[in-house]
Amino acid sequence: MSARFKPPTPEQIEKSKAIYDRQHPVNETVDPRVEKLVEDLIGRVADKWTMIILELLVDHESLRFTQLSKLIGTISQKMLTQTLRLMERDGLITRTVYPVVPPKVEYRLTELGLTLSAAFCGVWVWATDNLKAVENARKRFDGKISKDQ
Amino acid sequence: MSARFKPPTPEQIEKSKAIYDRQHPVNETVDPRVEKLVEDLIGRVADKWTMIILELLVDHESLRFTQLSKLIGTISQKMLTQTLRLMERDGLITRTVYPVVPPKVEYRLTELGLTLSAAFCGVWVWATDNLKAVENARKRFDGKISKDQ
DNA sequence: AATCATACTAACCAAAAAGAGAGTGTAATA
DNA sequence: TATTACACTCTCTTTTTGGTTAGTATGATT
Repeated sequence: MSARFKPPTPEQIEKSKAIYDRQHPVNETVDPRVEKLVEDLIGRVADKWTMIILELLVDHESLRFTQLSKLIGTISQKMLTQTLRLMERDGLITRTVYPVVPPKVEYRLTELGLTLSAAFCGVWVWATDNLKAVENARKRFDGKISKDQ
Repeated sequence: MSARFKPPTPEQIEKSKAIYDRQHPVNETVDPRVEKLVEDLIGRVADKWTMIILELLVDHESLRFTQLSKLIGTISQKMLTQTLRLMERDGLITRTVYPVVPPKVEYRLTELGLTLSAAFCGVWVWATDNLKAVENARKRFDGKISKDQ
């Protein structure tokens, strides 16, 4: 009765083709290893604590375990060690142990860590620039939702 | 006996001062609201699925639910809807529903989404540039660890 | 002799996130 | 009449994550 049905043939076929093309890419020049690591790295690095520590080490050049702990304030020891270990493993920071009592361990950024924090600048800039825009979008969305119900 | 103990006064004081200064910042010009949202946004936006969807929509300009699902391959329906909703809420994508049977919903990037993906370029570039460096760092680290044990 | 400082590790537990699978509505099609 | 297509939602289970607490080593300090 109503004109609600849309015949499947015309653009569906287009879409199917498009999907097929994407699933059998020809001009995709990205090494999957690269893609995987990129995703992985971004996921890792975009972690809350990693970002904060990165920031702190950009500002301070060298910090000890408890200094970091106090500066961050809310992080648990477990998370701090864990994050530091992963950052060290990825080559973002160095960890130097001084054989003294009580123990002393210093963390500082590597070149890699420094360039990463620079690379993240774009996102920080975007976020600060578009703060209002995102807030507005959220308000609009939430308003619409509550009206819908 | 051994010279392992390091007197606490000289640089400890420096450090303490440094900590104090950081905890009572003077020249920190960042609005805490901004800071919070920036962290929040980065956390949200740096999410694995969000990034992938962003990428796909940069390439395709318009995709339907199942198209996205097939292109991504490994995402669950739940995660896909969830991520899409959040992206819509943040104003990164638009969602247009066509009142047909079977249902048809199209997702596309907004300006905001586009600029965000551009902002992320830096991180992608960094990740691709430093792929080898990170891999090597990991190998070195893992080697050291296993030797330690 | 007890305590402190530092930088952790290990064990345990709760909470949050993610995945799997079934179900929904409507109309066309086989 | 059963099945299919699409874009979901709901519920249940599993996995991951994060916090809490206790413990370790060692020499100096009280």
